[in-house]
Amino acid sequence: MAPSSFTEEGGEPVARTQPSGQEPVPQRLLSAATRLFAEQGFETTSVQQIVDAAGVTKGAMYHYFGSKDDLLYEIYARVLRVQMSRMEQAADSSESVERRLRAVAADVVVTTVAYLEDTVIFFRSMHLLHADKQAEVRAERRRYHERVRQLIEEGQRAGVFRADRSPELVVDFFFGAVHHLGSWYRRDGPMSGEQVGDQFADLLLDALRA
Amino acid sequence: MAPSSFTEEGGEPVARTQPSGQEPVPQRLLSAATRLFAEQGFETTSVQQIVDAAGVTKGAMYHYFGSKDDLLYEIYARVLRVQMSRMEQAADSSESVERRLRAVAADVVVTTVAYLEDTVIFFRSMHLLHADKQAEVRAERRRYHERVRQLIEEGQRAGVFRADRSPELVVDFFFGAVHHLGSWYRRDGPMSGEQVGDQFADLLLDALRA
Amino acid sequence: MAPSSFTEEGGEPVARTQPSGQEPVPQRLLSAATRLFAEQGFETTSVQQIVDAAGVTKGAMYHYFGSKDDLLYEIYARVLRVQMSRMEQAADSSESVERRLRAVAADVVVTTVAYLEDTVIFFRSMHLLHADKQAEVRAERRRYHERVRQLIEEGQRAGVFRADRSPELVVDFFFGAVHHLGSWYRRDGPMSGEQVGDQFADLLLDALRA
Amino acid sequence: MAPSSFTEEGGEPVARTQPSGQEPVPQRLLSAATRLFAEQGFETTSVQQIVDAAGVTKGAMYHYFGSKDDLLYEIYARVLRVQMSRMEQAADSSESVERRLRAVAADVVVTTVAYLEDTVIFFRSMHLLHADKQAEVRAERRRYHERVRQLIEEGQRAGVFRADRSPELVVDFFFGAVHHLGSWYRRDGPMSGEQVGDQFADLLLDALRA
DNA sequence: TATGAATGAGCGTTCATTCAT
DNA sequence: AATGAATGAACGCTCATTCAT
Repeated sequence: MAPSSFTEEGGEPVARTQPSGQEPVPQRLLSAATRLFAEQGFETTSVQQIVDAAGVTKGAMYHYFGSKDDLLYEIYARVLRVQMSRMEQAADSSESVERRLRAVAADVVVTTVAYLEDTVIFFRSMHLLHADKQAEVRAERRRYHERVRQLIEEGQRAGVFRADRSPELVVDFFFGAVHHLGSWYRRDGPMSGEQVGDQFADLLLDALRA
Repeated sequence: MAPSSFTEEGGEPVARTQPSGQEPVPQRLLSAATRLFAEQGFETTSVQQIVDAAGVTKGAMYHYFGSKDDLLYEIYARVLRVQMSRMEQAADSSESVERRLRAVAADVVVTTVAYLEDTVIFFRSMHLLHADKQAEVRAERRRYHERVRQLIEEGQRAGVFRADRSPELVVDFFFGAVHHLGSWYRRDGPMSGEQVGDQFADLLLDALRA
Repeated sequence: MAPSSFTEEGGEPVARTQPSGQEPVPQRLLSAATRLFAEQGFETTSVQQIVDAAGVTKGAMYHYFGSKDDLLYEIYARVLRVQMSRMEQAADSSESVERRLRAVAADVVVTTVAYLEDTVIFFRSMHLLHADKQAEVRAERRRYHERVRQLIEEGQRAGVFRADRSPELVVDFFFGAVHHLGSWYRRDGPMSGEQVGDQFADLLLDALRA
Repeated sequence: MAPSSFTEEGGEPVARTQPSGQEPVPQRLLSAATRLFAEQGFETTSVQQIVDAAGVTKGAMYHYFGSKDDLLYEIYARVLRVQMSRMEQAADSSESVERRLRAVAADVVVTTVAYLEDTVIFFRSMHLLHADKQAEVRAERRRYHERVRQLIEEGQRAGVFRADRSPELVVDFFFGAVHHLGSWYRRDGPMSGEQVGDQFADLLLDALRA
């Protein structure tokens, strides 16, 4: 019922009824929700707070989103789409497997930092999603992990990575570290996302190198 | 109003008013809360559900705990105390710094797996605690990280670990991975907590070795 | 604002803007509303459901009908007009009073069965109409009862019907039974509307016969 | 979850926390709901109106009743219990079958008039009950009709009633008339419930007599 | 120690209706 | 003649907490 995507990741911006300079209502709602969910948590944020922050009424929100849950789902779906497409580009490039894994590892840190609020919300609140949407999100995450695991296996077969590491476990180890960035990384701290990405990639590669 | 600890981590079992064979009410409440919070989330679990699961009434719960929040805090405090004390024992032993860090790394995985529900609750719900209790919990976590960081610095000074790694970052990296165990580790899966601890320790040490 | 009648009970079909084969919008709305109100009840049916079922939009509905209430009123008015005109024809014929009452009684059962959904809606939901429209509908019903009562009185004066029956009460008794058809009669059951009409007329006449 | 009966149809009144003279909360809620549902309809009456009329808060209502639906169900169940037990007493007495049917017919009119509000609510709003509760209520009604039909069949076998009447249809006919009392009978009108019962019983018996 | 009736504020959601286009 | 985004008020319901007993 609710459109599956409101974020215009490409495609021409379409003129709506809003004067230019004003973002369309669905995007405003999504931004407000993202900020509030990250600050206060999903359950502690009321729909009233969201619509107030977005400058619309509840009715308008329910015109675009089927439920408060939908807002949460859309936040997940948005960051998932971005990370998936960037990862696939890096993983499928013509570089050496070592460089490709490094690129993937560094990039996922960069995008996680870029979408830090979304990530925080993600891991705190996914369990609050309705079961079916939760399953969709998990499936997409699994595809992501799978692709990275294949990269490690490829490196092991090529003799570039140690063969005595469980690729599955390494993936869980590394993404665990990445997914927890939200609990310590600060944008106003000493390191940029790129710098952290570099270091995390080093740590991963050192642990894998034959 | 509510006592700060009900868990008897050692010390002789004391006879209470309860007939032997029945756990005392506060522990029953804490167990029920832990299970339900892990299964359904903190906000989604009602006080009524908790007292039903513990076989008592609301009045009894409010006799022992000041609020629903207190239950959450007590769950955190309990696992924090256990992990802190075990870590200090390993970190202060007379082994080589490399062996001490390895032991700490492996052990935190083992206890995290042993208290997996608590860990899941911790990272999902800490933001829902009242600010002051949240600060207490964070401070304790920080002390924990601090001690591990010192271990790494000690190894770097001794030339056992590479000096070009940021100890802070490595700690965040490693504990990120550990804290995320709850999102993939299954007790009925193929690996024991000890096995995962071993592998995680390997990965950490490989990334640190000079 | 909304015309008082859209049903063309006789008169030549007039070409509208709709392509032939497609019923005009107001009729489509009325049919959809009748079906949905009977299935789910008036308050439980949303305007959105009605316009979806009719294949139009809300704007179109509010163009033809002033309110959701109007739809309900129009449904009543339609069946009232039909029953009134058929009853008057039978009541004013040149037959004996006994045959005329019998014809009226049997016919009201037949039309009630033919418009069973409308009857169901009528008795469930009339109290939800605005007071003034409700008064109009009640007044029309009263005129109907009145005419039938006159028939009974005519029979009593003629000595065909027992004089010790209250005509008013007999009318209420009989129409009570008729109006309740909706709660047990099934179109796919063993009896046709005509058969039920016959039997009901028998029961009425037996109770009246001198 | 909600107790199945709050009405004390017999049994000693139990002292509660309420000072004598004040009805207990569940009864007050049921009375208020009955009055308001009959006046305004079920869907048009808000829970807030009910609790205001009963002088309690929403929380109190939901302490005793699982839902607004439950209130409706309890109203039905109450009148159903009364009518069923009175009918069985009359139907199982040692009188002649004719007198027994007459007693049943007259009595159901009397109780319907005594519980006129409940009856009005019943036939207007039953379709709004949840499916399973609706089924329970229908089943009970069916048992009631069944018993009365047996009485008619008994009379037919005994040769007291005409054998060419369908007992099923006669039951539907008569109870239709009874169930519609709510749409015309007025307590402040010229006839008592007993008088109407007498006349209705006459009409039924006349139509059945061999 | 413990009960459980009662509170009261707040929640997510619905929906008939309006109106600029 | 028709669209559909947006409103705004109300709704049924939940729940942590209190308190007389």
